[in-house]
Amino acid sequence: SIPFSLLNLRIQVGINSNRAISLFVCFRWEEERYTDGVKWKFLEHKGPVFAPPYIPLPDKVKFYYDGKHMKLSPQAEEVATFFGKMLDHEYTTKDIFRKNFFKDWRKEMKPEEKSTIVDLNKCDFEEMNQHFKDQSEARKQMSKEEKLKLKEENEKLLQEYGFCIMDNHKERIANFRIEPPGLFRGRGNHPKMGMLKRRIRPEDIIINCSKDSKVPVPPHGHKWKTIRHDNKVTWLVSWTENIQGSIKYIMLNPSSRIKGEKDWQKYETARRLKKCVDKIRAQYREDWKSKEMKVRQRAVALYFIDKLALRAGNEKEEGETADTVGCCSLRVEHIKLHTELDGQEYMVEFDFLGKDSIRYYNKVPVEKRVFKNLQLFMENKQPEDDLFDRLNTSILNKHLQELMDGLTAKVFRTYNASITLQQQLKELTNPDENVAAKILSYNRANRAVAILCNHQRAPPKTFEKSMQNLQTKIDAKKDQIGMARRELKGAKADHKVKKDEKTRKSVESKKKALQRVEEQLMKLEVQATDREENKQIALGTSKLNYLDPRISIAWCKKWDIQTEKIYNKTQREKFAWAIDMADEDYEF
DNA sequence: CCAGTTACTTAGTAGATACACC
DNA sequence: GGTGTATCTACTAAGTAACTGG
Repeated sequence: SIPFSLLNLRIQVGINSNRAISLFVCFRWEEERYTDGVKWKFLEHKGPVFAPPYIPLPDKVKFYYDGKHMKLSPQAEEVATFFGKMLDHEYTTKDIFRKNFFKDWRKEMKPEEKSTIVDLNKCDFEEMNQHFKDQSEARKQMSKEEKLKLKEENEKLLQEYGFCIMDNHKERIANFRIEPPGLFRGRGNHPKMGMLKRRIRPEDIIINCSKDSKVPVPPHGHKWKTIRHDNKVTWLVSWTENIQGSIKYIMLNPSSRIKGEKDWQKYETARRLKKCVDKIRAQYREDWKSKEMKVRQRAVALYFIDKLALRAGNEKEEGETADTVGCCSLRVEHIKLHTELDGQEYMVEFDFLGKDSIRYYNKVPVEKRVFKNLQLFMENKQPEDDLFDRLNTSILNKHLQELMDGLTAKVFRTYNASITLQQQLKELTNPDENVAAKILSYNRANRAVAILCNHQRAPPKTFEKSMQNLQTKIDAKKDQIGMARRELKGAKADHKVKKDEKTRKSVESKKKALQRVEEQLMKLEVQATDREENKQIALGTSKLNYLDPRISIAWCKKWDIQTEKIYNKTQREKFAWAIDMADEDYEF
């Protein structure tokens, strides 16, 4: 096995033969795997970085209750600042947020404060809010030297705490800072929004590292909760968060061996699905006719997961989280059946909130048999009843496991996303077009996947304006082209008369100038199309989590496009394994 | 089969930074 | 050189899925 650092060195010194590199890299990525779930043999790190302690407000920043100034105790004041900071945010207008915040805030108050402050509506956080605005303004106005100093301090912290040693490799840690205290910002209609996320102390922290490593030292006067040496897990640090009682972890960066290998494995599983997906599809179609209700439900759910790339849909504890669903947890109220709609037969209209409370809305034609089954599943049910009442993710995944080793519901999403990218790239790439146009095609292929997976984003606040600006530029460019054309024409006429070297050269240069502006216009127009089509669609999520990077690398190699054009630095680091592995004939 | 626990991936967004343009 | 905008990064919430023990 070859240490990662050595591999880096070889690449940095610039060995250009692809073959040499991939031979080399095979060793790294196909380095011996541990058995029995062992993830590492040696792990050493410096532990987490804690949130900076609370700095009390200067005396001039006042809090008013019912119009009267009130000096808050430090604990109460800290929690108050969390709210004060957020005054401009929509959250602070929401009843649940306000209610949860107030309840938790009161818990931090001294008895006198508690007896005085009984109504949030009488609290005036305005000066706090202004104070923090001033602070952030001051930060922006800092001198170059001050900014540089801050940057250097940050870098020092990163160098000290941001890396660990795992089995001979120095690896980057993803999140070495402990989450600071604040108000919980759940997504969508979350019943716990506004609750106080408490400050994490060393006494809450579990450290995981190897026995023979230098164990991280807790801050002076403190102790860790526990120190573990569990090499069957990948995390370095964990603690239990107080809102949902779930565990939070510090883990490695996506560029690390441990994450890279797992990612690679994920796509290999999806490729194995590719080999047997036809059989599985035939099977679930057969199961639509099953005598057993459970089997039919399983088969229809799987059909949705496969066709629409829906998530599995685990059960959730009611009242603990926002009301969102996936495939197995769909309720009757989330679909409408139309025997005929938009001129098509057997249409299903989906409308539900999925992960992160992102709305999934889609009208899809389905097979008659699926339609009839859905009617059957919905019979005698209330809107709030489960559509698939005999099914859950555990049943579904057990079934899938029997169809293929390692198969679970989410593999379908990975498989369908990657295969779609590959198909779309084949279809959309025009060999005759230039690089900019090819990249537009790439983005369009990427977009097709994002649409399939329903990856949305809030349209940028400045979208309309930036679109307008781009249009202005396009118009200006068109004027320029007109001008360049006229100049070329003039030069040509001149040359016709004079027929000398000077005028010939002038024609040449005018030609080039015209070509240049025409290309610039092309680029701008492509950019405009791309941006318009991308308004509400987030490409990043699929690019990072669903698309086998080897497909993209192969595409780049095939069309002689630099990897940098489609992957930025972080993405190239994450996909280092693929960049090293894939050649232009790679097929998913 | 069920509920509870744990570990890990996937997700959108806020704020920082880089970049283009005047 | 300053400003507005696009892009990147960090952050952390919200999923999936395995496992455990009754």
